[in-house]
Amino acid sequence: MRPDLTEKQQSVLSFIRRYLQEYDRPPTFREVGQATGISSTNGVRYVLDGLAHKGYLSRSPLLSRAVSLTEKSARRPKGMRLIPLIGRIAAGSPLLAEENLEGHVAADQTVVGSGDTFALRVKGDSMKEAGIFDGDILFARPQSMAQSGDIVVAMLEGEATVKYFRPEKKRICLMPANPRFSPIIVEKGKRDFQILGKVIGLMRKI
Amino acid sequence: MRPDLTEKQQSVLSFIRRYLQEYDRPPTFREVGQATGISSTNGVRYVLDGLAHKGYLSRSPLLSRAVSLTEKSARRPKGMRLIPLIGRIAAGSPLLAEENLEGHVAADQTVVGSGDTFALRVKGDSMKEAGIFDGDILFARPQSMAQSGDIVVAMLEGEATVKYFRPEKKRICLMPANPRFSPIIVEKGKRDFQILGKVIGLMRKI
DNA sequence: AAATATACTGAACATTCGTGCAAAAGTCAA
DNA sequence: TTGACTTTTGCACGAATGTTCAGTATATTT
Repeated sequence: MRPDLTEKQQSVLSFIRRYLQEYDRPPTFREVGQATGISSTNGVRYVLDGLAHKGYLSRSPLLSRAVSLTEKSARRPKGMRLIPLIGRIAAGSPLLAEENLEGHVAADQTVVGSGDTFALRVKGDSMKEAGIFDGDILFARPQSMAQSGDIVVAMLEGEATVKYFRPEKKRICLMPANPRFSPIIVEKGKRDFQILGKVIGLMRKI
Repeated sequence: MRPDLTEKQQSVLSFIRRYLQEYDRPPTFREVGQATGISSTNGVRYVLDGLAHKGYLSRSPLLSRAVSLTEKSARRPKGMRLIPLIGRIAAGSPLLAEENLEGHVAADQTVVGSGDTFALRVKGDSMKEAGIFDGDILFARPQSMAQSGDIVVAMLEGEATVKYFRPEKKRICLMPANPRFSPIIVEKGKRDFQILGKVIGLMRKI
């Protein structure tokens, strides 16, 4: 599969990947040695330098745990994207501002496409009948306009909400998908209202 | 944004995140101190222990660079996985057999976890009220048993179906989540019936 | 067969790094 | 102000970690 790597290099590289996955930090020489049956730290150094030379990882001398995978070996299959997950949305601040960011979630490109995307966690059941449940993670395209019928993420008086978008002549209706909730009516240009984006997908852990 | 953190803790946490993002490894005490204006390693230790105590990160004593973000503060996805997408399920053949495979979909590990997982596309609206719509991609854990209340993928006379699993004394009820559909009753050991897996998550393009 | 390259071992060695006090400085309530 | 906390400094210590160098065994080349 990696025909240009020796067996030892293979196993070291694979150990580093597993270790990174598990601990979120690179292993020490001794840990690598113990896991791959190299009894001398210098043996590890030898293999690591070999891998570095072949471009599979990079090292910073004199620093502990300073091996990192390169593009070549960090497998991030294409078709996957990392989408920023927005936490609480601070009113006024730009959507993707540092303080709004809660983390990242991986998503398949068939779901989120290739345009700008952000993710947020759903609170409440107001869109239940649209198949959007409490706790779901929504993917949305940032935009300040929307078409009637779109499911939008909107900012209303400092609160983010997800609803069907139904503009009328003089006002905008934000329709829930749950009979136990009432539509929210916004007089155009009246209340502190803003569309943040249009929902394009979701993901749920059951 | 994190009201229970002091300013110092905030800035240290944020530095650790930036550092992780950039170098793929945690910083040392001295690096943290230098970046956040704490001139003693022991000062850093103090702040770090405070953060650890509040649950924002965890430390392993005696190890270098052994701070890691917890769920609470993590910034990068635990990981992404490629899940095999099952197309038509040929009766009799093993689930993951080559001829059943339609491709792969990317999924966030927070949704699919780390165990064996397969994916399949939903056909029909019989689980609509469980928030599972036509066209959704389901993630499921392969298993031949299930507990009452689980949503299962089951093979019934050569057809795969997704339903709530409700075993009774002498028979098994497969309950839809849509009043327009009727429960499917399977006499135990009678019809050609098999559980393929338990649904653990889903993903939808809107 | 001798020379060379590869893939290590083993044992110091030198930094880097986390730990452990003791003490100072800052904070806040009584 | 006093006293009780909290937060930070400073420094020495020892454990953890990468580096260096001298060898060894094995295979490959010449």
